Amino acid sequence: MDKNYFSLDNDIGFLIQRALQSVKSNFYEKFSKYGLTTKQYGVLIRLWEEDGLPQKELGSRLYTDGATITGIIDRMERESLVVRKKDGNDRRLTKVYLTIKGHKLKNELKQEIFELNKIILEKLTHEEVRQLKRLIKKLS
Amino acid sequence: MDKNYFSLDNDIGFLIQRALQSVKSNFYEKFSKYGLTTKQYGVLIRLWEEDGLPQKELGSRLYTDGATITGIIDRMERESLVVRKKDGNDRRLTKVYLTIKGHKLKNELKQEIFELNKIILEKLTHEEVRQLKRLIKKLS
DNA sequence: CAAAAAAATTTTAAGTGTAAATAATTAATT
DNA sequence: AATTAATTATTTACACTTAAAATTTTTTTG
Repeated sequence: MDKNYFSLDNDIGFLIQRALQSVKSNFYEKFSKYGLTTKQYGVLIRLWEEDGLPQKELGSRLYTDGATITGIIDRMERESLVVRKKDGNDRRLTKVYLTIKGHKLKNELKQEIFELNKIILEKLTHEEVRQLKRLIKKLS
Repeated sequence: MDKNYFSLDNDIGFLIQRALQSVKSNFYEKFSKYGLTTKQYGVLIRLWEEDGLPQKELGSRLYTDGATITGIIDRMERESLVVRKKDGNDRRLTKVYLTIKGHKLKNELKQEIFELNKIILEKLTHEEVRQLKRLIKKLS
């Protein structure tokens, strides 16, 4: 019964890392033609929910560090997906707004997302998906 | 029944990403004092299992791209954890060997790993851990 | 009110990830 | 045997991640 603490193939971190790699790779197969990264896609979703969020708040809602958000918004601004505007009342805040281009993507992407989810989750039953989501949330 | 395809908070990729972030953060709380990254820790485990693996093979066993391995071994060599040696028969191959320092870490880390696993998995029952591992493997 | 503390953003540095191009070596084929 | 093809490793370029330091703008507080 010599327990092997160094078994990578049954290590939860290692398994999660692999699963993420796989899910991301599915994403990029579908979304590379839009030039979007997974995180940029997250920014779009949050802004479709509520436009004009301050960067800090955007970061919180994506569980992403402020320094990371800076870079992501830089690149999305370069691609004309969003624009930055200083808040009038509190000039420490930089609010992020969708451009027309950023708005329009919402309808284009709807079908893609539907198909992506199908591809990723078809390996599991509905009940398994429900369980997996429940358990993985407990780790966070 | 207007299904919302853009719900990030129930998106499997988003959930996995968050869980990985959390697990990694647990890792770094324990392992930053050793100067090890998660991937470097993976390299060590693979070499403890079998020393002298070619870089390519090491990459395969860690599901990691050749270009990424090059950088990781560069940094581990700089830290004197491993050394590179060209294969005598096939000079395209670069084999990676543990140094004394790399060998010695094995015993030091045993207790840390045990505790890390406890911290990460204590949020779940044994049965839930088993289920989670089973389901997450199906996504890869 | 003026000085100190707090908050949001940016910058820098180091590690990791992928894709694409290059170099070196070995294998295969005509 | 000589050319072509395949394999391994490296490099480059770009995106993302974290931590720490620096900047700008409020807020707090003495």
